Amino acid sequence: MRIDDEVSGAGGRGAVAGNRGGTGRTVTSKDVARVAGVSQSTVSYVMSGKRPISARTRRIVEDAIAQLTYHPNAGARALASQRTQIVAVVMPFDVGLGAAGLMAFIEEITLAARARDHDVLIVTAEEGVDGLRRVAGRALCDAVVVMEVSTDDPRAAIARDLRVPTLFIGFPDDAAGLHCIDFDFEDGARLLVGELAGAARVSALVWGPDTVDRGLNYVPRFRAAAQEAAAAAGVQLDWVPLERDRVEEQVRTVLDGGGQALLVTSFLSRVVHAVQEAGLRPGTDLDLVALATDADATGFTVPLTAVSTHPRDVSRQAMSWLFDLLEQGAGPAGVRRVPAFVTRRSSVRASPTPRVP
Amino acid sequence: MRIDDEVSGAGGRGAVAGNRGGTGRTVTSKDVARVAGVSQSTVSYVMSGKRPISARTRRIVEDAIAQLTYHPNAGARALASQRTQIVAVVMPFDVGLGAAGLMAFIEEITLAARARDHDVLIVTAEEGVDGLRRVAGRALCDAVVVMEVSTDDPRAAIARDLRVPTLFIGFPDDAAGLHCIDFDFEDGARLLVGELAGAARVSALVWGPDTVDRGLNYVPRFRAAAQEAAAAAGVQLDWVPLERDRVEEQVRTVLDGGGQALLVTSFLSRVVHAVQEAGLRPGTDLDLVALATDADATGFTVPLTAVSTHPRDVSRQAMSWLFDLLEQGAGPAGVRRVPAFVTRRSSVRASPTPRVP
DNA sequence: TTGTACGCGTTATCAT
DNA sequence: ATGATAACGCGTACAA
Repeated sequence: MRIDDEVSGAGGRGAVAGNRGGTGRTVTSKDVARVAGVSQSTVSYVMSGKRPISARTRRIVEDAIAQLTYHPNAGARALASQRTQIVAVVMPFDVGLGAAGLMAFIEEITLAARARDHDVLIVTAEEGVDGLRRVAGRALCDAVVVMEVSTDDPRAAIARDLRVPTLFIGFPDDAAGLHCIDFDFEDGARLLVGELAGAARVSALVWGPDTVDRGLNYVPRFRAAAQEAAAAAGVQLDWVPLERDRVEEQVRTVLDGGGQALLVTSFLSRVVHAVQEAGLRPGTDLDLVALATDADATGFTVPLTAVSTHPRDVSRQAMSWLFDLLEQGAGPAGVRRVPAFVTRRSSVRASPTPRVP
Repeated sequence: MRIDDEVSGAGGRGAVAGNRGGTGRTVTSKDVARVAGVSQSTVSYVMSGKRPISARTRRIVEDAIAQLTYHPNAGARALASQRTQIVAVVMPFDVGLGAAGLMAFIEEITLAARARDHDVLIVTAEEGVDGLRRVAGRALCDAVVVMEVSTDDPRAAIARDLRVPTLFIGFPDDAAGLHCIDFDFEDGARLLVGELAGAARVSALVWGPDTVDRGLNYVPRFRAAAQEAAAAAGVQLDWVPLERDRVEEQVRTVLDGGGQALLVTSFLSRVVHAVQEAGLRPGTDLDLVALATDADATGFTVPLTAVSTHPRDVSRQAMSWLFDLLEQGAGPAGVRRVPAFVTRRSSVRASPTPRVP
């Protein structure tokens, strides 16, 4: 029933178990207190630093903690403190496409969370609104990040009533009262069109029905901005949604139609290959710019001028905001955009006309 | 201080909050009990079903639960029951390469977990052994899944002393006392070599230093089995570790050397393209088999005969085993292999010699 | 600077 | 079939 009052073996060694639950009782702060010869609350205060502790006491307690390899019990802590130290992340619906970018996202989120002693809980998009209600209702987490928000996302509505701060990656139509952040697709569109502003006509090879049907908010956002920028620059913009099974065919059609300036947001590698198959070389025979990660943009024989979506930047900023909310209490709601940048590589021939301010 | 004893508004409606923590106290089982006019413990038993409840009482309680949109508090539940209903998953080190397969893995794991009312917590590989100690020590989870195990994985050693069942995806050198599961790379190797058994010489274009240096256990496993199978079939096996920056060059060298039978495990798309660039067509001019997901194997103009790693199968089996451990107490340790299958497509010319039993 | 004591919301063991 | 009530392990107001 009791743990040795004295030092028992070398700290942390001595466990003999075999992969079982229940090897020699779990160590509690009370055990630490006993070994250290202080009260349980002192142990607690040593760990939290929420009260001044004499250097001597602190040392004794910390030694005891090390000796017993004490770890605070997450459940008990959550119950007492009303803090789980957990951030829930709601996944996108259709992974598989952007798996690489998504993993970067998750990595970054986990990193940011761990940096502040938080853990990350995965919630599938399939759980929908119930998922949100569940993790919030059960007090499984202190905050939620929702990825891949659609224009009419039902999760937006209920987020307003959640007991935990919720951060959306992407902008639903009605973002009032919500905290939303996303890559600045509008600015990205403007920049890309700007790179091709020398052309009379630009073909935008973009997200097809697959994406559009999911109501992903950035498609219309990107489109509107692109159209506007094209109009302002006096270039004609052809909007060509790429269909999974017809990409090569569509590219050929555009090329046959005399397409000299391509703006690509989807199926990049297939588009580039199709262009090359047609005997054309970006940067030599035509201009091609893309919305793509740096890795993707540089993965071809011709490095592409591109606006990168920098998934890591978005997640970093998202987490930074989230922890602000967590620490300072939910600040004012609003929409935040992560700036876009072009990297000029060699897939555009003419140096573009200077950007209009 | 108290919640309405009577029905208050339409169940679940009426919250007015704005994204804040603290909107109208959290609902507890005590509240449910009061509204239902029963004792708190009855509410608990209604939820757990661990004691017979009269139909009448059950209805009343369930109504109250619905009305108040009650959710049990995870922390309190974990504290009292010693069960967190959470499975921790330790990520691979270097994502980015197999991001797609990895996401499939995670999806499947999450699905399986949710099917049994568990959640999934992400742990980065970078946390190493401390990560394991932390999630187990803090009682953050009931079980752990460790992905991408290396031959001399330090996490294997400490897993034996963990208070929670731990499942390894992959086989460390010393698997004694551990629960390990993985795709049957040995059998996969045998099958692939078997498909090429007609050839006098087979070039194995395989994992390069990137992978080998990480001590991934399946590389030597695959190699040994492939060598053995080749020897038995009387074919010479050239082992060619692909280097990230020299893949195309290496493929050309092999082809120039008269390579007529290729066994590919890495950089598949680059290898296939290099072959095609050389004017050769798999299934017509040479034989090519691969270790690849079905999606990858069918992503080329010539569908490839391949052994699929079926990440989803592995994770499903892993989770099934894990929950067995969780429910029936840690069963006997051991190593489990998920069977390999070839899918014959059109990248091999001759129908292969029948497989030796 | 430190100790005492209560409460967090459940589960589960006694009773009845 | 149901109701009290004692843990569960920690945080923190209140005392000293």
